[in-house]
Amino acid sequence: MENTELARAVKDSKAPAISRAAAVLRLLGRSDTPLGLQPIARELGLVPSTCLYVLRALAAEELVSFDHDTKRYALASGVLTLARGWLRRDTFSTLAQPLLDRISRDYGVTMLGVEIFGIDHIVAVAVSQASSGFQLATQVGSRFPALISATGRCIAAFGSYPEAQIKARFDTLRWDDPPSFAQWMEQVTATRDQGFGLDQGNYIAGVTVLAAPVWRARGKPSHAIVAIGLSAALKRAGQPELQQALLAASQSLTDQLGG
Amino acid sequence: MENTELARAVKDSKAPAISRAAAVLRLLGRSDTPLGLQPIARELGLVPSTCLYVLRALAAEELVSFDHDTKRYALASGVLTLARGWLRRDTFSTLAQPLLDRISRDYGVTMLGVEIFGIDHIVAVAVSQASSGFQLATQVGSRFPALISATGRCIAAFGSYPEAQIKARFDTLRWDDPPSFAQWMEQVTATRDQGFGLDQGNYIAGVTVLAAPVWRARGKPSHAIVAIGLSAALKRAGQPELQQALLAASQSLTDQLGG
DNA sequence: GCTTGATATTGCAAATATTGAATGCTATTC
DNA sequence: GAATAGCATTCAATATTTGCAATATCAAGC
Repeated sequence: MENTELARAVKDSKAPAISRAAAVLRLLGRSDTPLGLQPIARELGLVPSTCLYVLRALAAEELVSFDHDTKRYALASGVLTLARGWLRRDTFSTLAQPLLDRISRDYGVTMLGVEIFGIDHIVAVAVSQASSGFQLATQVGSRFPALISATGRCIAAFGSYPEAQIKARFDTLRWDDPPSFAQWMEQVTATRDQGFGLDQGNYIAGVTVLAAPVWRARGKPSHAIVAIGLSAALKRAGQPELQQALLAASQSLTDQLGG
Repeated sequence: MENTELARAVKDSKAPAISRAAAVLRLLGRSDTPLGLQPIARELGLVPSTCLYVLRALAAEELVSFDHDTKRYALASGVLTLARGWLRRDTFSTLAQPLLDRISRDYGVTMLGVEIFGIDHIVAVAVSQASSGFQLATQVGSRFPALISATGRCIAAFGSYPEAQIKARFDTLRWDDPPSFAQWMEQVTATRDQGFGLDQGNYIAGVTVLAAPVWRARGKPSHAIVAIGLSAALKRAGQPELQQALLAASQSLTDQLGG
C-alpha cells in the first residue's frame, strides 16, 4: 500500500496537507471511476474527516470535481491547466513536437518525446499518434520505468551508470518477451555504436521501438525521442530511413537545446 | 492581486496549505522563468517560511522542481502525470482526438476540443495543430473566456442564459476587432440556425474560427469542437466542406457521448 | 414503515503547522 | 576588502488543523 510511504511523507513534511492532497490527486488519476469519500480515505489510510477537508480544498481550487448527487470525486480539468503551464515553458516539448509530427506522418509510426529522470523513470512529454492502425495507450504524462524498451537501452548505453545498479534495475522490469541480461547488454553496446536503441518485440510482442538520446548538457542524456510501430509494418517500410530521420531529429534537438 | 482571494480561501478552508499550494503551482505555471522563494512569497502574500515549507512539500511530491544552485523553483513534470490521469478517463477528449486530427489534416486548420464551464470559461482538452503555416499558442489546458470567438457565439446561442447576464459578460471581453453587442447578437441568432458559430477576424485579426457544440446531455452544450485557420487560406479552400466536416464530427461526438 | 448498514458530516480536545524574528549565507556595492 | 543588502533557512511560541467520537443522512432490506 501507499499508506506507509504517505505516512512518512506526512510526518517529515511541515505541510502534510499537501502530501495528502497529492496522494488524493494521484489516486483519483489512477481510478477509472469517480470515488466517494470513504474509499479514498480507506485506500490512503486517512481519517475520513481530514480527507473530506482535503477534497473540499481541492474542489475549491478546481483540481477535483464533486458530483453533488452521487457525492463522488474525480479529477477536474484544473490539472490540465497546471500541465499547460509546464508545457508552455518546456523547450524540449515545444521544439520536439513538430519534428515528432513530421516523422509520425512520414513513416506512420507513433512518436514520443520523453524526459529522462535518471535511472528511475521516464515521462512522455510530447506525443504524436500514428494516424492509422493501432492506437497506443500513451498520453502526455505517461510514466515508464527508465530501463524498459528502446529508451532503456539508450539510458544504459549513454548514462554511465555502474553495471551493478543497472542489473538491479533490469531485474525488476516486466517485458512481453524478456531478453536475458547478457543479450540485453550486447544490445546496449550496439546502441552505443549506432547512436540509437532498438527493441524488437521484447517490450510488447509484435511491436518495434526505436529511441535516440537527446542531450541538454554534456553527461547523461536528458531526453529521448521514440518511434513505435508494428514490427510487420516497419519491416516493409524502410526502417533505415526512419533510423536516419530519428537520428537527425535527435541531433537537431541536442543542438537547439544548447548541448 | 490574488492575495485577497487567496487569503479568503485560506481562511475559509480547513486545509489552507492546499490553497497555498495550488496558488504556488498556478503562479509557477504562469511565470516564464523559475522563481526564487521570496518573489513567490511576495506575490502571493505568504510568509516566506510558510512558503518554503509549501515548496518543499511540492518538491517532495515532484510537482515542482528545485534547482540547488540557483535556488529557483519551477513546475515539474509531475503535473503532466496528473493531467494524464484526467485525459485517460475523459471520454470526450479520447473520442474527439482522432476526429480533430483528421479534420486538421484534411483542411490544414488547427483543431481544438474544448470543455465548457458554464458562461465563465472554456478549457482546451484536445488539440491538433495545423501541420503547416502559423502555429497557434494553444496547448491542452489553455483557458479562454466562455463568450469569446466562435465558441462564445455557440454558448450564447445554445446555453439559454438570460440576455442581461450575457451582456454583462460580453462587456468584459477583449477582441482584436470588437463587434458591437447588436452585431454579435445577430451572429448568435445565425449560429442557432446554422448549428455552428463563426468568428471572422473579430477575436484575432486575419484569423477565422468556427465552432460546433457537443452535448453530453440535453440542456446546455458540454463541449465544442473548434477549427482555426487564416482567413485568407480558408477563403480559398472550401469553407463549406469544413463546415460540414465540423458539424458531422460534433454530431458524431454528441451521439457517442450519449446525449 | 421501520430497521440496518453504510456513508457523509460536525464538534471538540490534543497534536502540530504557522508565524515572525533571528541566523547564516551569498552577492553586490563602495 | 569591508560593508551592506538581499536572500534562504532555522527556531520557539501559539493559533490552527487534525483525529476521533458522535451525529446526521441516505439506501436498501425485511
